[in-house]
Amino acid sequence: MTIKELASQLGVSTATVSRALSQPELVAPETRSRVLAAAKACGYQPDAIARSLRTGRTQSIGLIVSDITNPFYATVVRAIENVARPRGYSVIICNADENPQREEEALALLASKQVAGIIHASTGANLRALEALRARGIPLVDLDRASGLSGVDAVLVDNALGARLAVGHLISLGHRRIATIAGPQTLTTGRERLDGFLAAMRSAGLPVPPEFVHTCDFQAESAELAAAEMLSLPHPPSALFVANNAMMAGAFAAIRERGVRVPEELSTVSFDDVQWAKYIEPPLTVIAQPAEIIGAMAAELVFRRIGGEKRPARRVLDPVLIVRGSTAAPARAQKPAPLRPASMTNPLG
Amino acid sequence: MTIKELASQLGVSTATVSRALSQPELVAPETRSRVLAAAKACGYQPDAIARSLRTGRTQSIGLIVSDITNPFYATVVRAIENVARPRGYSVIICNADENPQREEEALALLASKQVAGIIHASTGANLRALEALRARGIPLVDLDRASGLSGVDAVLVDNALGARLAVGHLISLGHRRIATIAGPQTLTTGRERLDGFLAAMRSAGLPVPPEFVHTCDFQAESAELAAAEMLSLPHPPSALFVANNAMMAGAFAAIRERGVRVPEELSTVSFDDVQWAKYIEPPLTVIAQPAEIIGAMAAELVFRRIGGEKRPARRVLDPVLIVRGSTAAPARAQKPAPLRPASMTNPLG
DNA sequence: TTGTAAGCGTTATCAA
DNA sequence: TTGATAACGCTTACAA
Repeated sequence: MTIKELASQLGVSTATVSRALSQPELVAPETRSRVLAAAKACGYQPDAIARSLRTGRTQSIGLIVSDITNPFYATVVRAIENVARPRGYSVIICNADENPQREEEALALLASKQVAGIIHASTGANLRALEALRARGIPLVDLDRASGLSGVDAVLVDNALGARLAVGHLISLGHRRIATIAGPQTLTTGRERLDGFLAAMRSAGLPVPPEFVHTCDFQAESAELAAAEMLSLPHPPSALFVANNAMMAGAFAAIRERGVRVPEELSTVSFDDVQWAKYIEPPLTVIAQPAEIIGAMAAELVFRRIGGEKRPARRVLDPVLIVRGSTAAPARAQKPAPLRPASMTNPLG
Repeated sequence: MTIKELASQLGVSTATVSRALSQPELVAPETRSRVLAAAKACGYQPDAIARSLRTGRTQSIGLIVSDITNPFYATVVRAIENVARPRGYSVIICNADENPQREEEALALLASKQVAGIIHASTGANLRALEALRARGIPLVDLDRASGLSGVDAVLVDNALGARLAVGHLISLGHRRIATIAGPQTLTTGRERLDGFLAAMRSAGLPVPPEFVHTCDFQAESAELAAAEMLSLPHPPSALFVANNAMMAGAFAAIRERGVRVPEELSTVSFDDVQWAKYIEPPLTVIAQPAEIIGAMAAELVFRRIGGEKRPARRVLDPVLIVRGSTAAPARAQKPAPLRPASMTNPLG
């Protein structure tokens, strides 16, 4: 059923039908109701493709995340869709898998689909492609990670704060030998969480030997290896800060495998709260990110831009520490890790 | 940059450019390479909207799941996108939230977007809307749940087998007082898992008193209540079969809350394996569904249809039992639940 | 091998 | 208040 068929069936022009549906106030009440009734009767729905071609606007937004299987992104996606749908927008989803090439393909795909806006968790690459999209006037929102494009909308998390909260908590429990499993240093999240960790350690006057820092890829496997290595150190850490949930799962596998008791022998704090975190034994102490709010805000921002707003907006949200059972005071009073003593600005007891 | 601009810039017709891009063999090698070079140089990408309007085909498929936050569906979505993207298709995702009205809206949205096919986990309602889509020639694939439409493609799981595996495992351990937290009886998955449970119990000659069957909504909260109620029964069950992962999380909360020891006082088997299941204390014994394969197959089926295949296909996959730590023999030899003895066809010791 | 031109289903402009 | 019509960007008969 096309608008033409409907129009001729009613004995009016297509223009009238179109108006009755999109600008009802411009058409006589009687005609209007006739048209609407007929449209409903035969289940007429305007072809969004044809409409988009004509208006130059499309009711879709694109969404690129690294991996929808990660509960953090799943929650974000859900929140975005919850905002988009009531506005009549659909969301096209792409997994980039932390792969710059897949990300570039996704960007191209979305551009060719003429999406009204793009929300993306950037790999940090593809700056040129992003610039091109912006030049075409497609609103862009950085989600969770800064793309590096300046003057772009962004919804981010204060990752350094998260790292500080984690380290602060561990130090307050008496830990001095604290290690970290960090994320990829190509991603702002990976960098900021590691930098935050190092800064917090430094400002507490605690040394961080190189073997206490493993840079992994935000996936479980590499983290499992890293954890295994650290646990078999002659002087292993008494506490571990893990930069995301997937890596925590991997680290946990290594911990279980070696029979290390948590928190008696090792305390852990990790980024991301997941549904099961509280049922793990021990329940995980985590740095929780407000995933739902992040998604909703990103969607709001993209629609603000679609609505014509010119000024970029940047939201930085605070993560929170949720203390559960995976952290406790170390078994014995601790000496710091053996490293040539750095300048200790604020040695804690 | 439109095809017109590109064409005039090259001094050829739009037809030539179009052909050079989509049917290169129809254009002279020299012209072809000139066109391709120019297209690349100015980053020309055909407008998918205009192309779709003209060809009547769109390179999008729609996907309706109940909740992308559920790891099972997240995995499915990912697998589908992995099949779709290499074929140049994008996927539009909709959460229906088990809400028939949201599902209907999603169906309408996808129809108006002229998607080339729809994969959906049906709520079981909206049969008329589905019929209408089919009448329009839009391929439909039932995912995980049968929609009730006959002759439609489907990728399902043998839920009754899953229930049988669960109950069989529990019975073989010596349990006789087995309860279940079931899913919504409007969904085929909810029904089949419950029916399978009841059938398995019946054929083992074990009675199932009504207070041992709670029908919930596949979400954590309701299951938490149900579990709490069952655990405070004067004669509580010694084993529990839970029909999905979200409800298992809820049940676990109730179990922890009341300090019930698993598996000493209560064994549990639940549907769906999730990444964290093995790190829970105790590690969860589960019925695992091949989520990745389900997604990939559903995508294959929809593309088969898009490719012109007329005959419907129906795939039913087998779930498997993964035994971990949440199941063990009951503490004491058991009497069956107190119920007027039904006809015991096959009483087990 | 290439060009001309129609047409996909809408909406928006202009005239009636 | 309504209708006729052009135009959105592309593909594809058909003609040259």
